Amino acid sequence: MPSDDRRLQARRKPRQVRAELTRERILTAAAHVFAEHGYAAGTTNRIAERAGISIGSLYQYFPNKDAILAELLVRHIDRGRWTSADQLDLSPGTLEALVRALVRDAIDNHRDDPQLLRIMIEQAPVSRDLLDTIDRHGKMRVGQVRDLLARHPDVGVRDLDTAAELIVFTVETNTHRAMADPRTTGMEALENELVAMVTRYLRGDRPAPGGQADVR
Amino acid sequence: MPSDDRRLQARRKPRQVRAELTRERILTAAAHVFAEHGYAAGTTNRIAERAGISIGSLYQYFPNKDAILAELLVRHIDRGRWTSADQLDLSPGTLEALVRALVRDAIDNHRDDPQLLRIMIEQAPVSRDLLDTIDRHGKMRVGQVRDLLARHPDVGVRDLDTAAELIVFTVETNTHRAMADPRTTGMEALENELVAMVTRYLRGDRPAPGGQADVR
DNA sequence: GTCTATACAAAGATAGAC
DNA sequence: GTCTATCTTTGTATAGAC
Repeated sequence: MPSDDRRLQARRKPRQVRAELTRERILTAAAHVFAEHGYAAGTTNRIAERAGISIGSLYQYFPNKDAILAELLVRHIDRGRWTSADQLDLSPGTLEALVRALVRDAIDNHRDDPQLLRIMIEQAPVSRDLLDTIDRHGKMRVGQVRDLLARHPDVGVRDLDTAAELIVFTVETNTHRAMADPRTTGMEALENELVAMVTRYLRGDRPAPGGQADVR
Repeated sequence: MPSDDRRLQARRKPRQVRAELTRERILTAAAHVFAEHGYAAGTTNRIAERAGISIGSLYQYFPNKDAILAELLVRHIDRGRWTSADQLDLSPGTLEALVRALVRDAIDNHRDDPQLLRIMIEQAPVSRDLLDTIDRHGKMRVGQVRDLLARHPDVGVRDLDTAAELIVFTVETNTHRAMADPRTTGMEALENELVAMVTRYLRGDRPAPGGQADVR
């Protein structure tokens, strides 16, 4: 018995950490495979292959394919909290600076899979529960922006709710498009135009506050 | 023989029209099924069921599932030619009027399936050929808008190419979002905000031309 | 022309050896 | 813990009766 214990001890692999590592590799592989092939064509076999393990091993870490996507989604949501939310709140700079921060934030958040996942939930069987979570998260972001707009003195639009939705969606989706487009060389051009569009929109019909009129 | 002919004549069903009608029903059903379930989960069985025919009959009208999507796509492209392209070109009204026409056009074109199809091609095995056609079509629309912008005196942005892409995509995608959102009651709010955003963007940093400065 | 029944293929998931 | 081999399910597509 004691000898048995010792053998077990000696042979024991670092279960927790190594298992966790394998889980990560599977998730990373899945993210890439889903991104490349879509959810349906992103088969578990392909995921296992890319992760460098067998299909059998994969199923030791996840009960089924949907669970992999679900995990991917919740992580994305958790990670997606606004890195700059507080920062933005505290810096009462120009309206343009605020907008630029929003755009930059969107670009940054798109580094490791943007709304690729948003597209995915349209074709994947996501649980009602998870869908609600995603929805809540989206609404939260819109709400944050709405509040930001409400507080800024230079904002001149009336319908803040519609404006916030419009802005969040437009910035996010345009960022995604540009990143997905192989022709895109740099993000500067888009960032500038996006900032310009949103800023001028938010200022309202009035010219720049305090600006000297450039009548021609 | 003559009697045979008469019987055939008497029994002859209106093949052309009826067959064409069935084809339409299949396509309509497919559009709805794809929209609801996505391409992968939008099975031929479901399509047949929704069309009110059997799976066997479906395959008498289309050689395979992909062909159904392909037909759907080409029709969308054909139908999608700008109804108002000439009209827009000929009416040198205000910039806002031009933008509003663009937005209205997008809304109208979204009645019977917008870029639901665009999303679909990301998960469906579309032929390279068809993909190119779609791409050409998109570029054409962007080019049209670019030219329209170039000609209008009130447009004050420098990077017309980026601006045209940004506008076309933003208008199209926001329209789609609003229509897909069950909370949406009417399209007026979005239309107005969209028009406001794009118009102010296009005017550039200058105040409205000839406008008296509203300095506060 | 339309149906039912079924062949065939592909992908998800499991069993059991090592 | 990981693998290979295999079962099961599901969806596309066809065959043949009516």
